[in-house]
Amino acid sequence: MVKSTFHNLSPAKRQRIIDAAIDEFGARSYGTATVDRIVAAAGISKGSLYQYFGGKAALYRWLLLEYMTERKMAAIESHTAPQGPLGVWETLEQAFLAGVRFTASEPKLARLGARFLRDLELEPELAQIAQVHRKNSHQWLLDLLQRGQAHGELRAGLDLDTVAILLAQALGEGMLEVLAGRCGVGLSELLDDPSVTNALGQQEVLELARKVTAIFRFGTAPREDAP
Amino acid sequence: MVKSTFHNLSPAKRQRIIDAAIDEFGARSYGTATVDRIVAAAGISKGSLYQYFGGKAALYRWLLLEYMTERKMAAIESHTAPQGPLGVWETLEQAFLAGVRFTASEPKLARLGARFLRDLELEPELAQIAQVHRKNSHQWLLDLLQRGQAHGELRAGLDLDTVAILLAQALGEGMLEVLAGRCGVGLSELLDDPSVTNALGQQEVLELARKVTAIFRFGTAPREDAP
Amino acid sequence: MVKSTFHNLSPAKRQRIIDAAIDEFGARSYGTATVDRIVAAAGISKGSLYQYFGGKAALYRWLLLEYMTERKMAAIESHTAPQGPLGVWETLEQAFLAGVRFTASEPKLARLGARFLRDLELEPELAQIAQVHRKNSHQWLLDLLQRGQAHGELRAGLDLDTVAILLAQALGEGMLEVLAGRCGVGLSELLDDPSVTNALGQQEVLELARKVTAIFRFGTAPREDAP
Amino acid sequence: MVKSTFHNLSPAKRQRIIDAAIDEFGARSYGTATVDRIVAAAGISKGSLYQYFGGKAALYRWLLLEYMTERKMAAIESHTAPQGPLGVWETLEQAFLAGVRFTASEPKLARLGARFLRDLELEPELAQIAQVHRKNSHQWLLDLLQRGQAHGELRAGLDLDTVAILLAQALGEGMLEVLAGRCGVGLSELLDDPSVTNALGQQEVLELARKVTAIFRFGTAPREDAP
DNA sequence: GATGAATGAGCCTTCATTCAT
DNA sequence: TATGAATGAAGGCTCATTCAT
Repeated sequence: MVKSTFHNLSPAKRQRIIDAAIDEFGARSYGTATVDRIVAAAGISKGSLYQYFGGKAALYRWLLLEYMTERKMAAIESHTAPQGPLGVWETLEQAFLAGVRFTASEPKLARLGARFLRDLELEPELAQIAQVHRKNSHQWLLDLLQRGQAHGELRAGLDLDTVAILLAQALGEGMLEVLAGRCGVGLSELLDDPSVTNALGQQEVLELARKVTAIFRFGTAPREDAP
Repeated sequence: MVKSTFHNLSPAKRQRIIDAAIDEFGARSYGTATVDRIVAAAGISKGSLYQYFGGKAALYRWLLLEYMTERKMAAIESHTAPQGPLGVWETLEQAFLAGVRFTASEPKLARLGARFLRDLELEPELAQIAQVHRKNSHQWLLDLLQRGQAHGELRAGLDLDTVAILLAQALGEGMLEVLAGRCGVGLSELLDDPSVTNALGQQEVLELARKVTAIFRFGTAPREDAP
Repeated sequence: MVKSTFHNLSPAKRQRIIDAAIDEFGARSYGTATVDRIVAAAGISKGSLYQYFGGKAALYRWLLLEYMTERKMAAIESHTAPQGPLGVWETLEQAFLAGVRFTASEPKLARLGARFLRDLELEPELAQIAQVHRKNSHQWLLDLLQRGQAHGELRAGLDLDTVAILLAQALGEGMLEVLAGRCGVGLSELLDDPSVTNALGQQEVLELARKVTAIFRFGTAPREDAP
Repeated sequence: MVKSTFHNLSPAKRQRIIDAAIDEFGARSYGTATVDRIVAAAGISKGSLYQYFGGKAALYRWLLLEYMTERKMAAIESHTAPQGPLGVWETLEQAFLAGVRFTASEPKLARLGARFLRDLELEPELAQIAQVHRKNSHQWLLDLLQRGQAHGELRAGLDLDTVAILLAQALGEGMLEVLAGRCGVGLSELLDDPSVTNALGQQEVLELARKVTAIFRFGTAPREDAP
């Protein structure tokens, strides 16, 4: 659905389109967003967009399923902590950290991602995509937690499905709100003025990530008194 | 904006309209939902809906700000919350429990409520309501946590704002997903066939609530090794 | 189209309906006026209005073709100047005077009347009525002017059709504006607060009428230098 | 509110739209006129009209505040108004003459203009424009008359406000009716078949203008017997 | 006779998509 | 390839009229 013409575009122009789409889909639900605003912000003609993408839905799909994934990976890998096999909590900490970094470096895209599943699920046109995506995320977390339980990092008897669900939420939109709170602004302000996130130092971000993981780590650790 | 004519309707008809609205607003974002579909599902004419409500926004507001609150209260009160002043965790457990009960008894409405703030925030027309609502919820949790910290139930040094944010999410949409997982179905199936939730016994629901609270309780409890 | 039920109403109720209709049709064009506002202002139910009149158009017709004519006649006759056959200018002065009196005593109705022909003409549904009414008015003036010309009150060679047209306008809406100007208020204020017209004394009104007639009298009088 | 797209249209198409709008707004009050009828008559799609104008109100405004003014100016200037400073009556005669010419060349537009203020006044959306326009017209006439009075062209003691009001009416819609009468047709016929007005020669039109001005000139001239 | 809920045609406006230039 | 005018299907809402109570 992404046409080859889009990839032939000059990087500058391609980026203008991507930015415009992120802004629009980030500020409005899929159904409320309009391609008119996107092309206006991107400074291209309406006809052109339809030469790059099959339509509104195709642009949305590409943005979230391909572009965002790619950027997220890039953000994560650019801060690789490559050493050997990590324990559950180190892995999760890295994931949280990557999430925070991604949020800090591309807050608009991150916010869009946070609304991703919900939007997909709500727009019948895009509903099926949501299921797969959600299932994959859940399964990844579940596997991690199960390995951790096997290694004794999590106490036995825990309902890992429940833990995975809560973790997914915290990793998703929760991270955004925490970050906004840490910067002393609301969610809206954070997205309108991403510069505030740059004020956070490397160290602060790490602490922030640990705050969130700590709660889950301690919350799921083996205990003598726990069920 | 809700007109008296709506309250004069026969209970059956009124409920048909409420159900239709919950289904539509639950299945689509506010901007994408249409009153055409609502009236079609309710089996009334378009003109009639406008005799009951001032418009689409008024219906949405009433559904969430009045009807849902009322139903939530009813769901909570129908399960007596008895004795004296509770500790932080008992209070939260009650709140979670109430949330689960409400979710179990009216899953569609609960899901709509979980999307409430996000929708409000996205629709400029309804934006201001969101701020107040979100602030109130956050403050209630924050006060509770602060009292708990003062009593030694939570360890010192915790960033209570962060904890409150994570709790709010778990109390909100997280609850829905956990419930769906517990019933062994997906979110969509849960909403399409609410009867499955009735299979859950009183005891099971209590356990479910404890599972969720336990993670946060242990995760925030005083520890010798914690920062 | 006026149903007998309307005449059986108590005078008070009947008048409430009439006043409400005058207000609404006076403040808005026929197409923009709504029966909802009329029944609300009259304090009756919508169904009732349809038991008194065939519909919106029937009410409008009755109000203008029957009620207003009747009231105008009443206003004129209540100030009868009954003596013998009058000259053109005395007759016109009486007519102007009657117009001013009617305007002063029932400004809203007068304003409605001023919009009458235009509205009728503009609403296809009512168009045919306009022609007849306009023709009758024009003919009455024309006859008067012709008699005057025969008696030497108007100079020969005048295009009486043209004079009649200008006079009709002055008698109509022009009178309203002059009256408003005389009271030191705008047209809108005059209609919103009819009490201001009561400040005008009998003598002042007469002078006002003469001001208007004088221009036409002198303007059409025989002249040695006129064509 | 007029978009540039409208000016880029082919003259023929643009004119079709203008004609359709003049017909519709000329045949119905602003509130009763519909854009559906306009686009149908113009042979364009509904969406297209909204690419040319911001909406119904914008089209109406443009038509009356810009297009009509421009056409009026063109009609006036195409008949050179030559030499030095004119007296009151020469000025008014020119104004009347210009009015007649405009009416003769574009009767539908002229008729629409005659209804202009009234419509504006009735539609709250457009109300404020009316006040200014009306005030300006009145003031222009008043200044002219005051200068004339100072030069002895009008008798002292005249209420110039009243005269200005009557003149404004004659210049406005009165002109239309006089013209129709002169052509031996009704107002409706004149609008349905504008070709009849072309039968009037230059000389006839001048005479027509003089007929109207004459009444006011003689009607307001200094007199020994006048008050 | 009085009421007011119910109806549905019709209004203005928006927007994704197409297509001729 | 780029453009932007053209389209028409909805969407939210209004309102004259009907009709069961």
